[in-house]
Amino acid sequence: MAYWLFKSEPSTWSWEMQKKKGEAGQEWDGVRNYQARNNMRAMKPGEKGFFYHSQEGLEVVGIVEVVRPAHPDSTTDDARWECVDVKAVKDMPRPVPLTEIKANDKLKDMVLVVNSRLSVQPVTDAEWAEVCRMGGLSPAPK
DNA sequence: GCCAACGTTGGC
DNA sequence: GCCAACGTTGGC
Repeated sequence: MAYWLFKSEPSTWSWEMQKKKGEAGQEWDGVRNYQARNNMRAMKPGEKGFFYHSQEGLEVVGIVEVVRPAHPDSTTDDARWECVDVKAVKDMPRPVPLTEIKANDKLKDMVLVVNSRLSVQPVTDAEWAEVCRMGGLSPAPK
């Protein structure tokens, strides 16, 4: 099972909004970047990811699960763009701020640190465990 | 609000 | 196929 990180500006799509969708989940639409799209194509239902607030907050606020594999993005007719659906699983007991991620040597190679502009990112098993630990979630959810 | 970093576009 | 110009993202 692979792990991921989804980035969203709370003014556009916040963790609160995601949680209101409940079990049904929500299409992660609007991605217009090939790398991010390719990451979504690689996702399988059941895989988990962090939900990160960019622009405001700048912290990992919760955990989501992929509930539907990649399919055409309903917000465009352009067949190049696909997305998955995700549902909220749980809050981080303690949100993990970017400043702490950057300060943690174990996380120095995280895509969030190395390529902050990529909106859908892979997360390694070790990074997943460490960020969960920092957020008060241990053992890390599988 | 600024600006660096990055991705995309389009002329050649 | 290269690369300059441009637009967008996101941390500060």
